[in-house]
Amino acid sequence: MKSSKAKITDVAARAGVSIKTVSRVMNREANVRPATRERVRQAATALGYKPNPAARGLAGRRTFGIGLLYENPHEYSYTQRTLEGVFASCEQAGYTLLLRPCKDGAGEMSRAQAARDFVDQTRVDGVILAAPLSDDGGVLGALRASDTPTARIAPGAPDDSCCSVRANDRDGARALTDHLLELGHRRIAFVTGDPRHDASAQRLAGYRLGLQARGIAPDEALVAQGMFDFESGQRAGRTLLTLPQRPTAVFASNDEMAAGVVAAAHELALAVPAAVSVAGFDDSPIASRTWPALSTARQPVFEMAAALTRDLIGQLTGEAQAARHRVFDCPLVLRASSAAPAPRNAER
Amino acid sequence: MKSSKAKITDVAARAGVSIKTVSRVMNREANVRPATRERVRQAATALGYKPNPAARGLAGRRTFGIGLLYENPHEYSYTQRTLEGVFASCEQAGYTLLLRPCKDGAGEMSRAQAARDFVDQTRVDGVILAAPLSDDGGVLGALRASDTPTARIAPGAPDDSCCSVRANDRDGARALTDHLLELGHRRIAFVTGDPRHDASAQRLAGYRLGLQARGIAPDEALVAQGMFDFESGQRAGRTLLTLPQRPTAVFASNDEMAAGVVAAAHELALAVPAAVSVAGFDDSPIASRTWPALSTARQPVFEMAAALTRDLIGQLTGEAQAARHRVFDCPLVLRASSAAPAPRNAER
DNA sequence: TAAGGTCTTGATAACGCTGTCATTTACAGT
DNA sequence: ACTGTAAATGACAGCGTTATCAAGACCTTA
Repeated sequence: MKSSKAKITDVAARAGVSIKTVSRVMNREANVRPATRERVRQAATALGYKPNPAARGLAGRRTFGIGLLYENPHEYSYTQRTLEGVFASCEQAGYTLLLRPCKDGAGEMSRAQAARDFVDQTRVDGVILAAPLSDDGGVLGALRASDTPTARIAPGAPDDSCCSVRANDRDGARALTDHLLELGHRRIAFVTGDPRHDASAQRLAGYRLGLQARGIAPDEALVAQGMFDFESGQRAGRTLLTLPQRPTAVFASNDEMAAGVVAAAHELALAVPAAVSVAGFDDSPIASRTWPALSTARQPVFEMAAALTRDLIGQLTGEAQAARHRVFDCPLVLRASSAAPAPRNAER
Repeated sequence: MKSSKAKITDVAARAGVSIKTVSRVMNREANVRPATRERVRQAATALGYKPNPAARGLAGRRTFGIGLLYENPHEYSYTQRTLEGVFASCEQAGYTLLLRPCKDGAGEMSRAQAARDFVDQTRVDGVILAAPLSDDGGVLGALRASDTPTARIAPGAPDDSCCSVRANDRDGARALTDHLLELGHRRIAFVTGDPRHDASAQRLAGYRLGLQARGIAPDEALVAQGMFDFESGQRAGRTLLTLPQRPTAVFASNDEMAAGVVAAAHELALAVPAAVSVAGFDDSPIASRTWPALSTARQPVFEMAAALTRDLIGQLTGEAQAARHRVFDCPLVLRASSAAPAPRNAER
């Protein structure tokens, strides 16, 4: 038997007040005498009362639901950690987390449609968009049209109608490039990420800045296109490591691709880091599972997602006025995949 | 402006019927004349009508929500793929997916409490329990107490009140063991998984069965305890590979640990598979990212989760009568990490 | 003591849908 | 055409909250 749930009238009766007062207490509204508040609270506890979310949603026009929209990921851990961060903040604020993965094969039309369907179907109070959805015009438009408060992860152009959070990709990439330069590398290749992610451009910019600061002329042959996934990293690695003038280091713009580069090096019997150094980005789980483990820049995904969610909820409850844009630093995590270039490589 | 959503009365007016008839059409109930049904459907489409889930939940006592409860995973991809499978079936049936990660540090009390809070707060129509929650007495009890239909992933003892799905872990492990035996290995070590997962015991049993079938005496020194995560696999690998009588093959009960074993082999300068073969289980992404890539048994996680969710929804809607228990086979995926033992090892 | 606030509280009407049950319509059988 | 049964439809009462607005309680201040 479904334990007959207590309802607001039961609590009201037990506390000797009207249901409206119970409602006020449950919603932490002002202007309830402390003694009354306490009495209601005790009655609620004694009865194990939990407000019915459906009734709340119907009467109050808010569902206490937050939706997370993401594309099927190149890398599972990123999504999963994001999700944990979002969940943590939702739980703390009493919100429920609803999920909407979008197949990434689909076109912009269908992504926008998915967003529309999602908000229509769930009536969530707010939506969080993971990259690259956070830069998807169709999705953004659909959400704006339905007047759904939105928060964006790693958007290209933060706009003041949405909260956003991002990593300082440029500086992180710059620091990693500097690290390789300081080790003595001069021919440093780069593997770019999925161009739909703004982070890709930022990381490339950081790499270029680092080289430029040392007066090293950019060599476009050393920049290979990747898509943030292992296979594309492996392919790029094969290309770069069989170049006539082989680079002494490869900096891939995420760990997944860096793992691909390491695999390519293994295929070509090039020892890492003796023959070639490799660096990644994110500090995702795979970074510590390759052999050798990857030097990388840690992206605090959980914290970013949690902070963004707090900001969004703040906006929902009217506590926050303006949209907030946070930027998180990416500290270096140096492991075994990077070392000084071998003399014979340096001599060439 | 929030586009003033159409409601059931609008559709009813436009179609020239009562709201009850609209309700019937939207819920695919019987006894509506085809012509009427069509008229209502067109009116609904024209108005872009989507039933308000809160109102539906309030009046009909069903939320069309399915909850997924899981512990923080050893391996992100498993959770993520599960989630995708669950989502796929939910979407198809018009259900919404709600998430509830449970911190795994917490005790049984708090897991049960989390389950209770979750169903109280969300009033989902049904809950899916990922392993090892699917064997957690407290959680199961809480769900039963609240009379919430439940479905279990990889439970130890399937019970006829809940649908369940599982991989044929024993046979998969047996097949992998046979594979190693056929290559000529005789000293095959095993790394067990988290004992809270029933799959751990099953895989161990499969391994033992394989050895036994060849008349190989079990050697308990060759069985190391792991916890399904990389570090425990690496630790077990170090132990096993420094044994006086080193095994020629190590079978870890999941890929994550197998990757740890590979890392341990690298540390000890033991070539894989020349000096030692390694096998994993699951065919998770990491299996194809280690060097060399792992021989493993593919667990069709997405399909399992999707099928289980369909079964649960079938039960919810009363289409299915009895709880269904599905078992999925795990086909071998042979890659480079396993090969015949080197003669010098065989001679010893 | 009365007036004029401010703080507390409650009565009651929504919110948009489904369930119940009565009513109307359709159609078969005589 | 007439009755009986089954199919189709509708009227209306909730479902458990929040919102609105009015009323009561309690202070201050003059």
